[in-house]
Amino acid sequence: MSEGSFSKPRAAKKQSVRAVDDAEAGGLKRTGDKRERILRAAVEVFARQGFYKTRVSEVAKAAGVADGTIYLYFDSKDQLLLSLFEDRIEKLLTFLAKEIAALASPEEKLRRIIELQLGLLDGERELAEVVTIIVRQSNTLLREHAAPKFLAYLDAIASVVAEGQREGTFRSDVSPHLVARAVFGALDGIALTWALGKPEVGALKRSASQLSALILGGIRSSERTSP
Amino acid sequence: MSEGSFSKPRAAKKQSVRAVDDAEAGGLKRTGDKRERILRAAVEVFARQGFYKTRVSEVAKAAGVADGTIYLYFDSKDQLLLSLFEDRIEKLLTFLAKEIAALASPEEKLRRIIELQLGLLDGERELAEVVTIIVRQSNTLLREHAAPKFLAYLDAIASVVAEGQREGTFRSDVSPHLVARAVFGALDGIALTWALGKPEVGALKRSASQLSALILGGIRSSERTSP
Amino acid sequence: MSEGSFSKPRAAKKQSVRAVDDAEAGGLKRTGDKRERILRAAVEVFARQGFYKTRVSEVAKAAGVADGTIYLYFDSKDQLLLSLFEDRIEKLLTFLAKEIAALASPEEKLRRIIELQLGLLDGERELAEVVTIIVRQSNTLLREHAAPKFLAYLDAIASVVAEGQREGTFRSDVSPHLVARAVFGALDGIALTWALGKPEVGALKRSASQLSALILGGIRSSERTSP
Amino acid sequence: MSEGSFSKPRAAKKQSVRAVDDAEAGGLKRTGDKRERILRAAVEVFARQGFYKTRVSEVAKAAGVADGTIYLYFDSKDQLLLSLFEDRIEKLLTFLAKEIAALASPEEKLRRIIELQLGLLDGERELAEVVTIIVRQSNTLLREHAAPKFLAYLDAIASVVAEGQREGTFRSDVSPHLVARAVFGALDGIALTWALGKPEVGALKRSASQLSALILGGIRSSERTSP
DNA sequence: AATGAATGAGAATTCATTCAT
DNA sequence: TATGAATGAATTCTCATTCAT
Repeated sequence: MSEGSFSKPRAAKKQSVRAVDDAEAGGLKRTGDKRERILRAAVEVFARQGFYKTRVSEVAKAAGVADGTIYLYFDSKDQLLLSLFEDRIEKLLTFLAKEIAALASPEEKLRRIIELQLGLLDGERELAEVVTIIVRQSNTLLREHAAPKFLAYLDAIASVVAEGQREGTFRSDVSPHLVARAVFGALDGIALTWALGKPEVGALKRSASQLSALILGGIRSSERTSP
Repeated sequence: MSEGSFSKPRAAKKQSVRAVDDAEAGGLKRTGDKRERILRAAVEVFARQGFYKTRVSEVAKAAGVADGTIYLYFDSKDQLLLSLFEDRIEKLLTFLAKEIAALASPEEKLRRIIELQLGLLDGERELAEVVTIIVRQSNTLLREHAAPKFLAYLDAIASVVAEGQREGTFRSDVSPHLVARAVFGALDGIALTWALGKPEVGALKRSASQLSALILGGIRSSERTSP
Repeated sequence: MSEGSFSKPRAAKKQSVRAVDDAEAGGLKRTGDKRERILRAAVEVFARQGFYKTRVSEVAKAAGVADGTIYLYFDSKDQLLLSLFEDRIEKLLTFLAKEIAALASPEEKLRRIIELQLGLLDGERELAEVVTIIVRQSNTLLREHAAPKFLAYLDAIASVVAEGQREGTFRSDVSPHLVARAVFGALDGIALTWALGKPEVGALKRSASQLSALILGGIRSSERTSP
Repeated sequence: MSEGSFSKPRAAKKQSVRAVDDAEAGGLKRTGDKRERILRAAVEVFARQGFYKTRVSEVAKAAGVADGTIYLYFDSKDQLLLSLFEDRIEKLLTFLAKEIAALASPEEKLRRIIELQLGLLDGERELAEVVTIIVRQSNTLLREHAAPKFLAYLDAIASVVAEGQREGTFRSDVSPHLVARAVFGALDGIALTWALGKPEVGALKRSASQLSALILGGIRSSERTSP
């Protein structure tokens, strides 16, 4: 279920001039700007047209830079996608950790995760978009490069499930990882069909609460539901 | 979340030489063979390498035909993918209807759907593969061409949910379509991560039963679980 | 001004089964039929679409035979064009000779030639078409293969001019061959622009008489025009 | 007599990078160079091998650019031919207008047109070549795209004829447009046969004067020739 | 002889990537 | 750094020709 080997760049002689984000570095902050602008443009265009149907020049145009400029920040189109994914999922994980830490019960946490992945948390929609979108673009990328980070995200969900199981709130006859995958899949599926249809503003929010009920209903240990 | 516009076939000038399957016809069974052979090769190769990373010549080779032969049966590479999807999901729907009709309770039906989509029903793995694989290859395909068929599949699941709700077996505070989407997503997610790792034979089967428990647990109306 | 080397047939192993027309042979006369049918179809389709834009299969369809059948009568698409040209110009020359012989004055003869090439002589339009059309299709064909026959046609015209010059009817300060070429070109040009516009039935006929006047005016020796 | 439908450029998405000729601009004269270089190479190669027998890569090589570069300036091979025609015939018309304006009598003008089309005017041979060559390459081009420009050229000739008729120098019983077509055809025919044989330097010049005599003889009003 | 499905060489075109400015 | 014109490898698709039936 994957794309075999990634296309070899004709000559990877020139590593990204700035692989790391020296963005916050004081001074001009011009360059960090540009890398970010390109990434932002990339999410948007990849989301709309798909990775393969998107030309590098289209990303450049959307970012307001010259085609060649993209290669000053990323080694190849493939690397751009990969960087995009890594950069964003990193932030997603960080954000998730912070959000989750503040909450007491596993139920609350799971609910929050659902909201987060559905892009319902204010100002963080882009983070959500990337997971849902990018995962669909290149299985190889996922398999060969991004899987670890992706699995870390799943792990974060699984931890919450395991926590609930230890507490006795969640049923113990299901594998936390399985739940994590199923939850991710369900969320992804919702986002997908939502995207396939015409986006109704309220709909996604409504879906989120129903989905929470459904998932929590499914995972809640029965002792608790039948007092 | 889509790939812009799909290239329109130059107007089906050359309609598939043998669109119909006179396969079951006794005797030589020469005809229809080739179209089917190409489709089968295509699933396999697309699944392994992804649609975009697959060269038409690779499909041809896998099918044991000349490159040009593919164009006798399909108008373009895009059309090949589309035909693949339509052909298979059609069969999946037919098969699903038959399987489902034989079962009494909505619970049983949902369980069966889960097994079917996970490719656990004997000899029907290919049907399952296509949905899971193809849906990931081209969002445009999905959005612009295959969505109706795909939605028909979701509808089939939703109907079972609605039936359960009418019966009182399933909780009524969730939209059947939402459930259908979530179920599809969950199954798809399982299949994906299963595919991303190294396929353990028993694992998927085990996942299926846990997933059934989880989903049925989530959807079952609480009156029933708490007597 | 030509197309260099003609494309080599992948394997000319199989010479035309019936290169010669055994058409008139009594009996079934089936085969001669077919060759002729193909030739006729070819003129028509080449005329409409041009040699290069015409698929062999289109000629086959127009002729009501299978694609492969064409190769039983002609070695290649190029050969088909060549045969077409040779066959028709041969007939044109024969026809011309007969028509011309019956006429007394060079003037009359020239007039007849004009009518003939413009396709105005009853039932012989096709002969005319071929010269005008085919000459435009492939300069190489013309240069390397058909030129001799084409030149024979020009020669026929030149002879009439020379005859007029000997008689004193035509001016002697121009080369008969030059006249022949110019006359051919003028006729061809008329036919071309006529074809470029929307064919008005009467127009070509009217053109023919004006053209005769013009050409004869140009070539007539002045002693004769100024009494 | 034409090649069916010409393929439409995918919508000029990439307009010629440098459509305009800033060639005359002093300094490096780097720009504009390339488009012109490609056009020049194209005339030469198309003339030698014919449009259909010429590979885009051959034009590229002759122009000393990469294959892809051609597509920066022209949308397709067909468009290249079209641009070539339009560009050149435009110049031919301009040049013709200037030449003609300087001459007093219609006779002189016609003579000049003959010389021009035969490529006898110094340094303007290329202009002449294009008309003669290109017109033969693609009837469709002519019919569907270039006809208007081509007809403008014929109109220019026709005007001179009409002028002569008004003056009484030329006979009035022939349509100026017919004459224009015939003259064009005659010139074209001469050029063709001249090209078919082995180019003798003096021959074309000699032909031109004979042709002038012939044509002027044909068109001159008889009152004038017979005092 | 006739058929037409199959073949596969060949060609136009695209687009990621480079590099001179 | 930034640019974007130029590059040319790679890929889809076409169509003349073959050949098993």
